Amino acid sequence: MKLISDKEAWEGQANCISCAIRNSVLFAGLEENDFEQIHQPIDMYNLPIGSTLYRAGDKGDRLFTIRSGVLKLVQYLPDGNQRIVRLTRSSDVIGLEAILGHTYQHDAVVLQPTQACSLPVSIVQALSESNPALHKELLNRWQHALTEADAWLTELSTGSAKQRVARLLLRLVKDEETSECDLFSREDMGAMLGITTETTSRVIASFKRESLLVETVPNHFLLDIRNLEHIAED
Amino acid sequence: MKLISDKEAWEGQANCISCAIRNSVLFAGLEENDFEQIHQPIDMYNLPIGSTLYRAGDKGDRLFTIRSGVLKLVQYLPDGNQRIVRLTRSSDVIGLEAILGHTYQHDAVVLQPTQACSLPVSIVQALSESNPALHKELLNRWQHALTEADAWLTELSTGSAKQRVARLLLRLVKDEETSECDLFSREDMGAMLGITTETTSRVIASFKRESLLVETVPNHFLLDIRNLEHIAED
DNA sequence: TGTGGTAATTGCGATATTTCAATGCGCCTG
DNA sequence: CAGGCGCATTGAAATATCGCAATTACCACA
Repeated sequence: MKLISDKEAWEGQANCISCAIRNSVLFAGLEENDFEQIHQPIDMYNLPIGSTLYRAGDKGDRLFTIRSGVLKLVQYLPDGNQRIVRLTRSSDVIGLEAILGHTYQHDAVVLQPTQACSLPVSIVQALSESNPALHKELLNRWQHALTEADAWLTELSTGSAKQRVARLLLRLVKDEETSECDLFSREDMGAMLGITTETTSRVIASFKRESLLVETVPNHFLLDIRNLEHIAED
Repeated sequence: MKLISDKEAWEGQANCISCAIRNSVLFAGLEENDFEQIHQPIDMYNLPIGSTLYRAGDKGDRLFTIRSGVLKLVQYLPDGNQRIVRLTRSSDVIGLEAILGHTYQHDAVVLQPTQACSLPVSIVQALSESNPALHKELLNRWQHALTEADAWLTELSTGSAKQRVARLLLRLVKDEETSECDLFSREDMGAMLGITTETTSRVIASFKRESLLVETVPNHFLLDIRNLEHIAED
């Protein structure tokens, strides 16, 4: 388990103005002169699989924009059981609670190699007061997280194991055209769905046998979207 | 099923400045002169049990501050199954998505007699741009909803039926001292926990037999908090 | 005081899921 | 190339939950 304090993770300082994904990012609405207000550096990190970006309870002093890769946000039950409550996608912002002075609410753990920018809270706070576009963008991010959380409750925590797995698979499809899809470990998928590792494995194995799921490259699948939707909705 | 367009629900126009719960409410940070900017009326409603404040998909033109009472926020699955994703408490704000121009994401249905104020989106938008305190309060409300959603995922959608019911009961305790608690219908509780009505009923009946739950007045209970916590965490 | 309606409870067989253990598979390392 | 490690898969028995039907409790109202 590596933390981002590892020097090797540090990639350099970001140049937001020339950022390749600038127009889909939190700072999309900023003007050139807004960036002049940023006196603290915005660091960029390359995070390997298994590393932890932050932990629940840590003092939240930074937000993170995810440029690429995937992280899981994890909460723990008193009995040690874990539940994954969200996945991030490219251009998501995580650690929003830091803006309000709260500690982080989850562990943020890397599932696929991730590139992230670290935004000091003070910068975001200052800019959001002077810049209505950023302010609105923040609200959008919050609402997006909330919509995701609600969807996980209704889609991924309701119904039979088969239904839940099917719904998760459909959510993981990258490209509707080709219906390609990368999966996570059975343990992680189980923690997203509130079912055990073994049940997850059995369901996926049975999907494979029924050709609802075809493994092309190791851990890379093609989905039978039509029929999975049928299972998901039944 | 009554909608709030029913005339009988309308209670009059609110006077925010003299509002009894003003300092716990969304407008807590506003000054006297801020209120002078409010030209549209803020209506107050008394909502009977079973009435619907808004429906998923409706055009969101108002937020609502809940002064007292309880509502459930409900989402539906394609198969018609319903899932309750949140409960409101006094001083909660619901319909926040309206600020962003979205339609409402849930059905909001009254479970206990409710008094609510209706805030036109345009007012909140205007004030939040000129008033940083309100702006921050909005963020707080959003974060609160998100924290709740995450807690429902980890606490109420994970573990055995007994654990879930126990955790729900502990959440419903009003007063830690007296451990008093009002319950909802078994059907609603099941929809909060992702289990069936019958299973919910069986678990509660068994809790009653074990005196973890004592019914004083009809539908009013005293909880054995210590032992319920034991069940919840085991 | 009966009567209808709604919600809660209970019984029971059918299913689904968990649990624990064993096995298999791919990959890395010495 | 053997051995070991981590993860996925599978088997089999134990449990938990569901689904449906029957029964009971409670309340409003005639």
